[in-house]
Amino acid sequence: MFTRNFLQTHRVPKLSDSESASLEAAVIRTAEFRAKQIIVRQQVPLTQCTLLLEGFIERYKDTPEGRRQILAIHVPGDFVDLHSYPLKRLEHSVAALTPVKVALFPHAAIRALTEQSATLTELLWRSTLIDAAINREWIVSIGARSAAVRLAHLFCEMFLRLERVGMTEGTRFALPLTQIDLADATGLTPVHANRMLRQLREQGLVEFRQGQVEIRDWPALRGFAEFDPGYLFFD
Amino acid sequence: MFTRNFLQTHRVPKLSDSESASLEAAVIRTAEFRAKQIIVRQQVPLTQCTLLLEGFIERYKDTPEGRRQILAIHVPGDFVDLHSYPLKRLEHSVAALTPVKVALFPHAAIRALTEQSATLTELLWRSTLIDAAINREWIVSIGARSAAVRLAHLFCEMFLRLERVGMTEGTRFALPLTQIDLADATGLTPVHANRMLRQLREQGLVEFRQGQVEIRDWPALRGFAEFDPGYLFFD
DNA sequence: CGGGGCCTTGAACGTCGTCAAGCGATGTGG
DNA sequence: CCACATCGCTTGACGACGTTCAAGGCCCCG
Repeated sequence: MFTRNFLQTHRVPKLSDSESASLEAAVIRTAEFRAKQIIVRQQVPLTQCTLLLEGFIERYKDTPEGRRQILAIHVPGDFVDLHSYPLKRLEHSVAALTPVKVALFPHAAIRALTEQSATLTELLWRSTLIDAAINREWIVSIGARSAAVRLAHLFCEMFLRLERVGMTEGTRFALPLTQIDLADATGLTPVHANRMLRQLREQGLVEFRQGQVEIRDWPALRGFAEFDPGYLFFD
Repeated sequence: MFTRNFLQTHRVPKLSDSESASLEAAVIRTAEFRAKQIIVRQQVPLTQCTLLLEGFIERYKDTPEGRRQILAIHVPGDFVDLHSYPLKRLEHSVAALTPVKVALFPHAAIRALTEQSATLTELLWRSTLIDAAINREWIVSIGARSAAVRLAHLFCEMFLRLERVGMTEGTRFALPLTQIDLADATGLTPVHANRMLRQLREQGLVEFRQGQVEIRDWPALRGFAEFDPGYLFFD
């Protein structure tokens, strides 16, 4: 049950029934957090990992100058901080964007899984590496694409990821971020993000209003964003 | 022998002698590449991983518009594409910056290691996640820091990473990149990178000339770059 | 009714990009 | 051996993309 969406987004390699059951059994409990609540603070030693069941989570880092950079946006089915298992602590913070429900996996249980099944280990490892591939695509976006294209690219990515877990309705989907959040994710100022959103709307590509995205012209948006979904490893 | 520098940069968790020997035994052969040679092309199915022994390697992605974004710079001891083991292919390319010598690990041998030792698995997994943490720090740099600070931050990072493998001499070290490469790594134009390098030099912080870095004032540089090495997980 | 988020827009500014030219070092072929 | 091309570095002038500052609107909530 808990891992259904996780398996949905990370189907390779195939798991046997007993492996799925082992994964499921590694959950000790579920937990809930309120919107904006901090779930993991950077540099604090950790002993468990968090699988997102419902709601949206962000990972971010604050700079000494007071700027904030969002590093990742997580949707249900994502293993938000599985990398804390090998790393033991995180160098960034994790917070709820909406009210969320999560499943918790103790590091010791994950360790037991890795001793039991190399296939399961590979699945978990792979999951952390897909997150890393998304991180790298964000480097490309922020480093090499214009403001409007960055935003368009983010909408493309979130559309496909949410579609994968059944959280889209046609070309509409919820993306519960403020324009400030979008700016923090794309390395822009809120003012400029606002102007670029208007431009995307006026070009008939995509509309973002109140945490809702409506894609107006998917082929055109994909083209405008130079979006190639290979980095999501949906295969 | 092959893995000495790797173990140097990734000391946690501790390995037994037999585990170290297993890791060493997983190498099938070494290989050499010329400067600028492409080692791995994006999206091509892979069956082995590359540990860098000598020289420098870059990972990068080209955009349809012809811009190039460097995603990572690797130094001896780095497992350059270990993530190809769980992912089976890469979404970016890998190329030699200098003449390089590498050790090759077949995926099958890594698989055997993971079936044999959970500790070794955790070490390898951890290594890929430290790369991801560096990716995230680059997101912060490109998204939230000014041009001069970005460059300063990169010099700080490379200084500590090279110091770790004994490739610094006092405050000097080789960083065999062109100004164009620096620009591609930091999301700047070569012209602007050049101006910012001059500024850093004139401020007495750091000098970069012909692939050589000399840090003039480490405390000041660290402060200017708002550099916090926690993300390198040297512990 | 007042306050605080969030969104929106305008105006002015500045960081950074673009275009262009010149320089030195290196390498190659006539 | 020298002409010539290539590559990387440097600098100037100009322009644009994105930021900053500021103000006003809307909505929700206390």
